[in-house]
Amino acid sequence: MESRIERLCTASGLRMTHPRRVIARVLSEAPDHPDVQELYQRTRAVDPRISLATLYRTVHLFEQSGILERRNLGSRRARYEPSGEHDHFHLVDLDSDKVIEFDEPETEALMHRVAARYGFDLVSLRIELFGRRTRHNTESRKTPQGSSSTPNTGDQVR
Amino acid sequence: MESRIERLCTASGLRMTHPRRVIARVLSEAPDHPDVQELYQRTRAVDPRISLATLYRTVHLFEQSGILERRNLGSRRARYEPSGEHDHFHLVDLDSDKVIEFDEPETEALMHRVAARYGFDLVSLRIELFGRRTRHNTESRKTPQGSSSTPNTGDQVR
DNA sequence: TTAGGTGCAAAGAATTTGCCTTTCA
DNA sequence: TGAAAGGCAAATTCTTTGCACCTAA
Repeated sequence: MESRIERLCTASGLRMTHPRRVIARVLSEAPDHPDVQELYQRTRAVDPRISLATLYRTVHLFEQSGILERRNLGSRRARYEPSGEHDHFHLVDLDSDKVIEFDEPETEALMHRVAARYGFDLVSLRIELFGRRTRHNTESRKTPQGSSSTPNTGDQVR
Repeated sequence: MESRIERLCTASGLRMTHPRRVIARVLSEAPDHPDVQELYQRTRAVDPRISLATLYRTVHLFEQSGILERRNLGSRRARYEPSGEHDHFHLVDLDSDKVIEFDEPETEALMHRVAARYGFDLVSLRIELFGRRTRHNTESRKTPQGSSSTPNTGDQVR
């Protein structure tokens, strides 16, 4: 069955090879912001013949076709996510590397005005917050508290 | 004569060697957001015996001492700037890589509230705008228009 | 005098590329 | 079938590190 990203690929007129289909599927199923190594593990799990070079090439291709977006989010490696239906920003948990996405349409509009003030047309903007879960007096909390025990590459919250 | 950054170094109790003094001076005089290669050229111009390894080590040291801040600003290489007297954000001219700094204290406060909403204490935040100079009907403009002809590493506007 | 810093060259990590083989349309 | 894509390994780019020699305090 065709994955969401695979549909975007064919819509963009990309030649759909086997590796691209696998990568598209892995990306479609990713709930997080994986880096290339992480994607490599996941594609290998599906088909170990797919090489790292192909992964890099494909991810670039998808990026240039506007299907994927590259993020840095504080780490050295680039991380990827499907291009937004809507714009959003990122809040990174420094203890677990998990990423929470959030909207701020007003802020976005404001940033367009800031750019305009300096004589610029805004092409893109990044807002990245880095923080740690509040350790408060009591145990009460607003957001469900993830088991922030394993500081690793992936993230889940969305 | 002692540079501003050199004073910060001694204030932090760092051992002031010759290479560190030169690097501190180069950083003090930088009006832009240079990357390590750029800093290397500038220190070599002062004293060609200073090695790239020392530059990396020094820049790390300064960063950990809170004297410098590392930025990415869209490029692969890390770029550095003296730690802020005040917080600010960056607007990058995509055609020239020049960087304009701007304040948005209200936005910053808002981002603290956003983080709090998710149960986080905000440690740091980045707001980076990427844009191009507005090409308008007439020639009138608000900001002085830099000769955005040479797309290179450095930037100047502040 | 000696702990800490430096230079040099080699090692690492992340990513890109050359080249020959394979595959999709 | 032919142009585009993939695999593999080597090359690049940016950054870090081991080690023997130097230098600031």
